[in-house]
Amino acid sequence: MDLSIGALSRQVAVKVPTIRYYEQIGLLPAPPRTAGRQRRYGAEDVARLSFIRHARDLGFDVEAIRELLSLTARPDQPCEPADRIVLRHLDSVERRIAQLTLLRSELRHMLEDCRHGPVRECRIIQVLADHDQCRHEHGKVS
Amino acid sequence: MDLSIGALSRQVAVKVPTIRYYEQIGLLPAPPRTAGRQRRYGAEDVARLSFIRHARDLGFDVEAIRELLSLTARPDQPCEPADRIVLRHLDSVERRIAQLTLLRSELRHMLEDCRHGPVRECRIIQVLADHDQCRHEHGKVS
DNA sequence: CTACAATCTCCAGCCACTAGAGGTTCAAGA
DNA sequence: TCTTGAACCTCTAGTGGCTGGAGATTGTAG
Repeated sequence: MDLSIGALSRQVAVKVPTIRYYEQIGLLPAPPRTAGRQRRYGAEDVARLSFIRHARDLGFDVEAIRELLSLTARPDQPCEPADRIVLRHLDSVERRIAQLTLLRSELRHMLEDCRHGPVRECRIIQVLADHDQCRHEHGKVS
Repeated sequence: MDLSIGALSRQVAVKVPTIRYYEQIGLLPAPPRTAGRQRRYGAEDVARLSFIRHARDLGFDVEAIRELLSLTARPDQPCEPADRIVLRHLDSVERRIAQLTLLRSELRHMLEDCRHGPVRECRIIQVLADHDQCRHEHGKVS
């Protein structure tokens, strides 16, 4: 176990610049270097980076991952904080799904209403120009 | 009709810096100015900015809005391009909903499995540390 | 020993804003 | 007419989470 950054990248499926970025923001510790200043990683780095990648895949932001990682360093403490972090994230995912579901129905209605004539008669354009014609209100989607 | 940027902002519910930003990126035309170089807007600007805001609320990106706006300038042309833009957006919304729905179920399972003991035994942490323990595969969520 | 792939650092760009500094102008009230 | 202060101006930098490129250096296989 003495991986170059490229080998680590292939092993964990995280791009090389992303690994350097994680080091820069303090998610990954700065590894030892060769005489020529190239990074060399060990098994712990593989585990930590995998953890980070899985958490990112699940949509956790860097701050949440930082907190989750700090929990793994204290295995005797209760895991409620982890619970809270996941719950918070689940909440935001659910809110996002609700928004997007509303959005989807608006978009579908727009497509249904479209008469496929000239732009002048296009309901899509009309709805955008005068929002009150649309069926539902909804918040910003970001 | 001769609105200051602040009046336009209140009328359309778009923040002042955002209006200037839209001008900068060419979504809004540069309006006439007073002798003291302050912007003054007319009814056309209200309509155009409303259009932009509604489209943004529906999650269209700036490029799509640019295309939609250019269609409104040619009311005799067919509206198929608008159709295509909406369809493309609907597609991406649906893909996003599918991703997030998968994600939601993963997060729910994580919470169900949590034993509320010490971190050492926490399934949440374990799943993150060793992703193969999780029930489903899923793509990146962004 | 020579290629050349991989690595290094540093900087810029992505999206769609948002915030702040530091200065100027407008409009209402005295 | 003058004063005040809210609103406006430009310019720059920051957000999150990377991603890509330039130009220089290092590691390694043949």
